[in-house]
Amino acid sequence: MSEISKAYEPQSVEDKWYDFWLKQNCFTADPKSSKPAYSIVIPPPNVTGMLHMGHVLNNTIQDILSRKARMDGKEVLWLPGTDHAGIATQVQVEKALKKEERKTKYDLGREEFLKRVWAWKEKHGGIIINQLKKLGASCDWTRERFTMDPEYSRCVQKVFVELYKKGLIYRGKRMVNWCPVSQTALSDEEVEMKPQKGFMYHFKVQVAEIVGQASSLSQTSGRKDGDRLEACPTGAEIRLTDTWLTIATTRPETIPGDTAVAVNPKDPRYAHLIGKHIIRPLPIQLPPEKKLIPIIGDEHVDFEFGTGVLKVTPAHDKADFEIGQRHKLPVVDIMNANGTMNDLAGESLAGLDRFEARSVSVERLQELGVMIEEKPYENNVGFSQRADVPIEPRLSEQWFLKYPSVESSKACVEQADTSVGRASSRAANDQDGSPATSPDQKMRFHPDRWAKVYDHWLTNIQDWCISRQLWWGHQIPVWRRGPEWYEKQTKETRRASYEFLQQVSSDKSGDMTLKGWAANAEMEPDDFEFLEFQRVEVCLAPGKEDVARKLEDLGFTQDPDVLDTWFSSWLWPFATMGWPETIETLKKFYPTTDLVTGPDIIFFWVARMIMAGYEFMGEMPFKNVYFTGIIRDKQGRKMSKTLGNSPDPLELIAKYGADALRFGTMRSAPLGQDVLFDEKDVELGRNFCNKLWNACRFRQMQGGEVQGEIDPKLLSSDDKWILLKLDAAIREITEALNTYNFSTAVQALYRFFWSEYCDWYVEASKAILQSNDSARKANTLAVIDFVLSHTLRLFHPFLPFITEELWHGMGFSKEMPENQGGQTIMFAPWPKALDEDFKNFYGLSGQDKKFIETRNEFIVQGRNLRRNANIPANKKVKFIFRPAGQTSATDVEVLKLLLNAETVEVNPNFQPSKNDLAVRADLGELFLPLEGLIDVEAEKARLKKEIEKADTEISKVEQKLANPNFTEKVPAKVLEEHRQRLADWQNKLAHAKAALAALES
RNA sequence: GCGCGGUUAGCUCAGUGGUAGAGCACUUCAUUCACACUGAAGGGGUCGCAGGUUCAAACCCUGCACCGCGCACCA
Repeated sequence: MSEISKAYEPQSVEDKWYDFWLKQNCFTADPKSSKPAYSIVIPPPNVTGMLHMGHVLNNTIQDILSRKARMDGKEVLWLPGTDHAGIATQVQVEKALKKEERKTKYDLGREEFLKRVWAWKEKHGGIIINQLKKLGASCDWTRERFTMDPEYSRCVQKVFVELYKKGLIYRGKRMVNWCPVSQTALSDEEVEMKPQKGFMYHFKVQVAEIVGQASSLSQTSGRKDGDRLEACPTGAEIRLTDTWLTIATTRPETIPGDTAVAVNPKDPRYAHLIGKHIIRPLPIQLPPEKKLIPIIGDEHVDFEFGTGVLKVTPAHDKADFEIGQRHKLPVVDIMNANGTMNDLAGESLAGLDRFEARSVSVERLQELGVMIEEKPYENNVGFSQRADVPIEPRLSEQWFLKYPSVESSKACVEQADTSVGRASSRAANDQDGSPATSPDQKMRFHPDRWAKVYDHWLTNIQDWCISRQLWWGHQIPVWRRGPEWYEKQTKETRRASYEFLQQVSSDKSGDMTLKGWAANAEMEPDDFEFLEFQRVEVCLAPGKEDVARKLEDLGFTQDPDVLDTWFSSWLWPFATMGWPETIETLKKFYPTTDLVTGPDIIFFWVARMIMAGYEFMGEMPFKNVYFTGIIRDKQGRKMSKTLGNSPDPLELIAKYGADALRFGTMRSAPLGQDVLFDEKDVELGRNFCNKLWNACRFRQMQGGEVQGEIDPKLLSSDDKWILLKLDAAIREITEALNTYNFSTAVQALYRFFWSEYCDWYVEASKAILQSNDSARKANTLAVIDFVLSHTLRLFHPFLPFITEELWHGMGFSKEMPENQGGQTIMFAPWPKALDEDFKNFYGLSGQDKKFIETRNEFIVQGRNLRRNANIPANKKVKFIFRPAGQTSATDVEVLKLLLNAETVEVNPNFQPSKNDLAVRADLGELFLPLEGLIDVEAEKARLKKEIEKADTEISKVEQKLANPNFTEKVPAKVLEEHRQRLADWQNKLAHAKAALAALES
């Protein structure tokens, strides 16, 4: 660092060191290492995503943890990678395709479209990885994984096969959350409830009776979905009554799909109508006998709500579907997959979007004269999280997973109310701050309140809809054949098919699982020969491509659906480590130590990973989960593209440097709270780096090599004070990191370095550095070197680039063994707090601390004198010091420097004249002779204020001490503190009064 | 409806029973001094409200208000 620039220029430093670290393989984890393991798996960003502030927060924390662990002597694996992000990526490519070629995915076909997605991934997939590198992320890039890597895909498939075999994965016709824009089913977690303003429509329907063969009406269960509803059997007659029912609904467009009207059987108003019918008003064109639907009784109906009469639309409402199941109602689906109405909705609605259909339905009801009122109404509607449109409950065939290992997953997380309190940290039973591990150790969430949220979710989970009607993703490894196949076969081909399937079913490896159904009943494999199945499916493990081909020859086709992206992400902690094919990495690094993620994916990802961990590894996937806050703008709004309030981290890095961005982000990210991001914080980070830079530059300008030995005999009080402050800072920062209190750690660093070291210590040390005493000078430099070399290490996890640059530039690297800081600060040992031996050897005691604190207070008062006398900061003045006791020449020199005095004359017998300003403290008295040009009134005012303050404090303390209840009950220590405080204030009062009297005399 | 979090200086937040704090912002002063990406000094708060426990409450308890979030949800 011979020619060190005046200001720190991160741009010239960051890439250099990142390349250096990569070339030296500093980030590469060695599973054969004898060091204790520390591991984190990255929450994989979307492969084609761009770095945003959430990533910055999240990955900075992981980098801090990783770098700290390396300095603690751990073998660190921070495993990076990306997620294929099914819907998001597919939508991106579809959009580009439309824009550039005006084509849809159907124009290309599945195979060609997937080629395009892969090409897109190749082109954009590296972007976010490079952005993470810019940030300084010390990931082991040799192990970068992607959720659609061949090995990873095999892992997903293997897991599917296992769960299928156990019967936990099954296909079923269910009501699912359908996104009409993405045209796929979604899991419950992907649905977001939003309040929506709309109307509650009240319309009336006429009750009808059937004369004749009414009993045959209940035989509707045999209908197939979509059959035209014909409630009135031929030959029977409909007789309209005088009774009308009023129905309340928010979705009149679904009337054509209504197959019953339900009332509560206990509702005295309507119970007697159960069994009668009504005539559905829509579709208008249909004759009344085709719109006759029954009035049923169901406990689900709340008679307080609406009119107490519920229209039942089994095809378009989850609750209605269940009612339909109970009463064997037909299910009439009146919509297409894209959310438009189909022919069953009637001529006037068919082809319309569901929301257009709503207003048209309202018009029709008005025309019919049955609309009674339209009340503005707000209700919660489920929205597709991705497409931001209301989801449509839809009956469809999907794959579901019954969650495995739920009980162990519930039991393994330390619950908030049973933990020992906030101090319980990973350091609780481990002195050096490493995570405690024992077989029965529980997983901890930080902050622990998330454990309750997790537990609640796990208690109420429903089966997970894992199939998606997309192309980009892991295709479901099941080959299926329907009953239609048989009709076209000869006896011989059936025989061949049977024989092959028998081979498959007798497979003992578990790689092939066969299931067959006939007449809607699952069959035992032995029965296959005798029955014609309606459906057969075969689930295949990886490596069975030959079987798949053969099955395809036999009329089977692979299920076209792909798996929910989270069905691959939930395996991330072990699939990335090579499971099940290689175990070396797993053995060393699984379970991982920490997981750092946002609470918004606690259900999507964290909970599911825990279940997968237990199910497939028999063990928790991580020991600690740190939940970051959500990054918001400074007004507290979520960051979003549309608001334009989401800064580009890369721009911030270019402007301020990566260290500055990291520092600023961490400083404002308290444990478990949302982070209000303000560019000012990054600016502060930049300023801080510059301060650090210049503090080192100052040391360099003093010349000389790194000073190793500190001579205890030559230490000044300031030296001892800063060593004690360093000790406190090491303790505070280490503890803060052990408890994941990153912002506390950053603030402690800031305070220690800027206020304590730069503002006080360096300024005071100039008294010696500017003297001619070369021995003491060298000793001071030794203290500075000691403090700086510790400081750089304390800073390294937060500010990796500048600390590396300075570590080498200052020559500290030369003082360390090659693999412990010699090569890079990354592996320099984390500073240890000063122990008793050290403190005894160097004579560090509380007395030194107290002395400097008092001295500094004295200096502040002295500066205050100048200020009150309106003496400009650049004007040097004479002070006279009347010491209360012994004083050294150095102390006086420091006073002179810090007061910016021309001289400080030491005169034990000084007699002030009446206009001299003075401050008095334990150290002695300081006089500022004024020689006329002063603002006596300002000083008087200040003293009066001080007297007032002292009086208030004194009376407060006196009052307490006068209370026998207080003096008798309070601990001795507190009592002593109060007495001391009283004495201090009385002392101050006396000083101030004397000064005032002097001015007034 | 149930649950969680929050309410402290103009702003953002620390502060788990014993003297109310930090950073930013603000006011004033200082540029050949390692650093103006700087230094020095200063002003600014009945700790959301009401009760209770205690010698002592920002802190513990109860209730309330407001803000935010999650879960559930009736058409």
